[in-house]
Amino acid sequence: MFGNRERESPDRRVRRTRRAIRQALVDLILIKGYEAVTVTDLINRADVGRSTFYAHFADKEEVLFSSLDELAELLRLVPATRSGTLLSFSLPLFQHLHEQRRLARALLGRRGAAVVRLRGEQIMAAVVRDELMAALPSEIPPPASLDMIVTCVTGAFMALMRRWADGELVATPAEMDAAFRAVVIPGLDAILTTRRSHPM
Amino acid sequence: MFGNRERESPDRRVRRTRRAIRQALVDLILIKGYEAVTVTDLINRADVGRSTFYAHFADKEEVLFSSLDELAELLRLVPATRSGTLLSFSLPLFQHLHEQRRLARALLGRRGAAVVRLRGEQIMAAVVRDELMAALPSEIPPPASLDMIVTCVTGAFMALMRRWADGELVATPAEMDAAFRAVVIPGLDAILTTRRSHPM
DNA sequence: CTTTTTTCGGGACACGCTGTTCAGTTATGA
DNA sequence: TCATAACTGAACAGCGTGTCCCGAAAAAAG
Repeated sequence: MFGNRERESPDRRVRRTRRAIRQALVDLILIKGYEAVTVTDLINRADVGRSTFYAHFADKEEVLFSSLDELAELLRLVPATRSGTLLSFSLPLFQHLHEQRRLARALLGRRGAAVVRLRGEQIMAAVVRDELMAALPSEIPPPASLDMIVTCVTGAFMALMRRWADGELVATPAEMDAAFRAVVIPGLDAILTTRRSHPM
Repeated sequence: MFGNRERESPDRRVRRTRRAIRQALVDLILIKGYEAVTVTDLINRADVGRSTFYAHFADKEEVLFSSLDELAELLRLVPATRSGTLLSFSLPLFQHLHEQRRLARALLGRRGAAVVRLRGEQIMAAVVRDELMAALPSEIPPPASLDMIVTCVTGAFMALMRRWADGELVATPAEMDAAFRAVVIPGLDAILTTRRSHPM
């Protein structure tokens, strides 16, 4: 009916419909949580016909992924700061999420879908891994525990984001960033500079 | 029909039935993931009548919580080592999960239920928080960022457990513990000994 | 402005899962 | 042995899903 990439759909009706459905999902997630949202809920709130919904999305998960692209676009705006500082994405990311709280909470918060957090974790893990590899002096082989270290860092950051998005943690982006760095940076520094003193 | 505490049920049929259903849930989670498991699946695999199921559990989530008690029992076996070492629960917990891999994977792994991980995170957060408070010199007031620090530590540990349970990380309990400590202990030490040099 | 194409609306449908009920059968503990 | 409690199996209404169809409305093309 239309290609996978419907960016700038020629038809205004299509854009209107898709936007309404995506917005309805975000609203409903914040109201009752992702799991509890039904397709019937979506078409009622978006005020579109049932057949119209299925003309655009296969199921509610596809709406989720569609909304996810919005977030991904935000992340693409985060400058790929290679300023020598470890985990430099932290502060800008917190700032961006702060500006888009509503969306961030719906997608990353407790009431959001587990699959979103899982995907976010994977993306972030790749970034962290690359940073650590780059920061590692080349004469030192990457430790066998690299995956574990990356998991620790990613897990800590994701947990911070989730609780912050949910309002369980009240802090400014700068404070979030400071706490995150205070916990993980000393450990990472030690790991990156140690010459295999402790076998991992 | 019977009280909440059916420990040591007098009737063998009750124990048999409940055990079969709980086991069926664990099996099915490992096969198709928690979300995809239906009550119909459970009664087929456990080979019990539909009405029998609902005589024991309100829904599949209640079966999950019932199985959760098994895990909680395991955790209660983890010695509350107050040996002065920070986060001393780490190694024994990894060891216990290693011995009960199958159950741990079903409950903590990616295919498990998000609510289980959430609950585990809360329990662990309370433990970590207490440890940090105890380790904090009394003349130093708890930092405002204590919640964030606890979240980091807990998030890191939970992420390690999940990926390990899923087989995405291959390591011995000792190696898991070492990686975890290598990342978070230096940061915690610095935070616990610093006299408010950086305002948090 | 007309014609053609595309999308939308809303009802109807089969399907699968849920949770309840009930009458009849089987196992258990005393 | 016997009263009691648990189990079986089937039926049932309710709800959500995903599909189909056709007439109406909007957009694009001519």
